[in-house]
Amino acid sequence: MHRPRKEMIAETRAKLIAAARHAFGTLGYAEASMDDFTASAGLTRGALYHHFGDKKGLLQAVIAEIDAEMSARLKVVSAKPDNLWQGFVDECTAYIEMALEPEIQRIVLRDGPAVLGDPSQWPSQSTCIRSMTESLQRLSDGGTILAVDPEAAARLVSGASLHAAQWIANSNDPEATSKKAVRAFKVLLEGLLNRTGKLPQPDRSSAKQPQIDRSPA
Amino acid sequence: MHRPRKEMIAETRAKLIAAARHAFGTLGYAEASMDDFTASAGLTRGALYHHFGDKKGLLQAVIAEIDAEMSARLKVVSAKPDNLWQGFVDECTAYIEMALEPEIQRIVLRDGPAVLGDPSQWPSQSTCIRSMTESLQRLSDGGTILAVDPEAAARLVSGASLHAAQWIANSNDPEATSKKAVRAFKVLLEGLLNRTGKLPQPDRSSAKQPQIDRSPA
DNA sequence: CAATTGGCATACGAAGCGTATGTTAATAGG
DNA sequence: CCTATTAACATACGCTTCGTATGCCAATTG
Repeated sequence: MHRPRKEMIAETRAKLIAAARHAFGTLGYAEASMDDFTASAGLTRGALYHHFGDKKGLLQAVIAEIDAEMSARLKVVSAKPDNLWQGFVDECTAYIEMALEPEIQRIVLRDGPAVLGDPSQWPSQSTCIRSMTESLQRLSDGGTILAVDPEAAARLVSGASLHAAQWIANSNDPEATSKKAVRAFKVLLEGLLNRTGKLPQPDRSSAKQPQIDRSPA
Repeated sequence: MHRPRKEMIAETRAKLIAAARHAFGTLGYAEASMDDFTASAGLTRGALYHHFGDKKGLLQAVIAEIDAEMSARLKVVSAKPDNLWQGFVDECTAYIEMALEPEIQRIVLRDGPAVLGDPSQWPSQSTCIRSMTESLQRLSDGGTILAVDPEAAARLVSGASLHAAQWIANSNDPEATSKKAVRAFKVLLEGLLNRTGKLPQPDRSSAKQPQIDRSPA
């Protein structure tokens, strides 16, 4: 039998990642002792160094896992509505909501950049950005939004989303803060919209113009 | 004489902050050895612990210093043009440019949040946000922009700026990237603009409408 | 002028990380 | 079927670093 062997190894990797993910998420990267969380997985640092090289390597693996999950969730959300613009707005909203989760905030948004450098350079992070970039590219092709570089817009939007999320998560009244943030966020996003009235190409299904919400609250 | 004594102490503090600022900026917080950079200032860790309590305390002091400088620079920039909207756009641009500086990026944007927690909570960071919030409040009062929560907008805009800056700083062709980012950034900002055509209240000096740049590049 | 306080250095202990070195079990080759 | 090699871990060690406890000197204060 060849499988049990391979499976044990994969399980060891998975256990290490799971234990590290929990420790990083609750204690933070710097405060998480390798001895402690490898022990909690029934292993030692020997296994860790064998599979991941060092502590940073393990963090990379953890982030890659989380990022893959985020990416998958975003894809589902953005594909749901048949209006492209609505799908994009939903995607952004989902992005904010994910960034509210403590584990994501701590590992991906705070410790990750500090330890691994700017996320722009991560092989994984690009998946999320790429997803949003593609959405914007389609909107641009369809004439729904103005002619801007899709990746640039995607990065600006994600940056705004992330800061909004952190602001909300740390505010005294997350509910009220969230409302203010989302309102302002939608207004900002509408800056991207093509307001000439003519749609060079129809939308995915219905060619109806995106709804612009100009209500003061 | 009382002064020499006080001055020596202040100088010690300043030397520690300067040495730490350099070490944090070049090596990063985690890799900066307290023994090393205190020695480079002709001191020991004894002085450090006496004045700042611990390593985090020193980081706080360093960030407070940098943040004060940033805030001062932003105030100057935003006050220069007599068109409020232009002042705001200039302020945002200056924000991006500052975030391009390696020392600010490393200490304030990456290590700071990881070690001290979310910047929203820092007593210092609020000065930069507050400055931008006030700019937006004036624009809102003047009817130049739509009715959105000024702080919410400020945080979104600063978030977008920071990510734009990091993207630019780490790109292969910062020049080209910068152009794309700024173009997209301005488009986004124009989402804030009140496009009804009526200005409820005049601007600071001239009541002329802000220039909207719709050129494709 | 004595006493005390503040500013800083030195010395010590504890933890954590990385590496070097085993040890066992599975695969590969003859 | 037997051996040799390699992969998957565990153990042991040294080095660095941080925080604290202690000590010393100068300056202020009464």
